[in-house]
Amino acid sequence: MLELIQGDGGVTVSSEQLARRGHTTAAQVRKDLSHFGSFGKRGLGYSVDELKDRLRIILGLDRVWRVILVGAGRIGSALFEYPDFKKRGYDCVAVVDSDPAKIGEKWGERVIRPAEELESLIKELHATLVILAVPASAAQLVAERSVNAGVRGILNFAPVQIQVPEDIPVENVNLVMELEALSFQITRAVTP
Amino acid sequence: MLELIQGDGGVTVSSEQLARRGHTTAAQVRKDLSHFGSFGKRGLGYSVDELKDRLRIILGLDRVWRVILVGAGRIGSALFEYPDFKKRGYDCVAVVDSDPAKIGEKWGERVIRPAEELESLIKELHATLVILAVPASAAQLVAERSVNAGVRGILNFAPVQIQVPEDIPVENVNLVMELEALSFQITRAVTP
DNA sequence: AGACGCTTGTGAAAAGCTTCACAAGAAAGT
DNA sequence: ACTTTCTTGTGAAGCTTTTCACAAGCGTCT
Repeated sequence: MLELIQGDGGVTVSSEQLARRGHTTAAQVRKDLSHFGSFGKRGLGYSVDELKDRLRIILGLDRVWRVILVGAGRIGSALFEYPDFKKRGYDCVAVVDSDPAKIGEKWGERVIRPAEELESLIKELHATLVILAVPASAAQLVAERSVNAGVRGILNFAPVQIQVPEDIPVENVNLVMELEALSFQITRAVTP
Repeated sequence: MLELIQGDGGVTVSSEQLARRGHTTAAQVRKDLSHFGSFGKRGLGYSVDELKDRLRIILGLDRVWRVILVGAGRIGSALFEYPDFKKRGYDCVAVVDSDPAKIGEKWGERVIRPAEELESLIKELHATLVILAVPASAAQLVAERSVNAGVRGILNFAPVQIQVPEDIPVENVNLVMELEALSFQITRAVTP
């Protein structure tokens, strides 16, 4: 399981230290990293700088991803304001919404565009990812339209399981499901 | 892998049908469910009503979870407005924030309380879960204070890995990490 | 140079998870 | 009652992931 390493004081870091931060084991860290080539130094550990560079490449962070945000409601605005969105290599190239009252509204330097333009925006702006911050009822349709227009991945905040071709990765973020996972763990913990 | 079943037309449902919805296999569904006792009927499938009841119990949804929302910023407000929050058994019993300008503001029928009251609110209102919608820099401290005051689980929206005792489950929701997972998958897909 | 303390990379073993396959049970039709 | 049609529950087989264990490499100290 890959875990992200934040900048650390030392110049090198051992699998042991990484494991503690990442809530996993040293062997696990070594095995994970070894899949991408062996760039650790025996007796020393991994160079923090090199590790950062490698991870950036492994995770595909050596490029800027062009993202379109669909849905300018509360979740949409929370995401848009997210501090290190841009810093981490994600460029929100457009915001669309289906509510006529919202269209034309300015968010920073972006103007909210009508939902009908989704396909053309994806193509013109070469967007690779879409973030679905729309109601559950609209999610499937928006997902299909996005994929047909050439999007490569979807981050889905709508509380439904969307169906897309197998080669399009979808990450789901669902508040209620996360809470259910918690309540499940707490409930199980009582009688293990 | 447990998947949630939404209300369906029929009175019974087969593992096959569940599998299609849940993006898994029939054998998988049967094995999962069999861990919690065998309540399917051979030749018929599972009674939808019984399945719902069982899942409610398995997931700990047969009780109402008392939740305190820490952080009344954009993410906090997006969560607070989340439609089926209450319906699904989560009762937001308090909202706290450290910004003096926000304290006293009304959100629905809740009044935003000062962050100093966190511990007393947890105890008085018997909160079991906290949602951390605070900046990364504040997350660890709030988590520790919450756990010390008796919270049993944490939903963490701050982009840091928080450290708490092993018996306290933490679910992390981190926009950037989800996006990184997507970019990783897309990048890998090119050269598998 | 040699000994020592660390730490990686990686086979091999262990554990966990998924799929297969099929006996056994339940309804419905004959 | 018997046959047919479904579908569960579960051992066994197959596959994946995690952990163990240790040779080999690197730096330091004497």
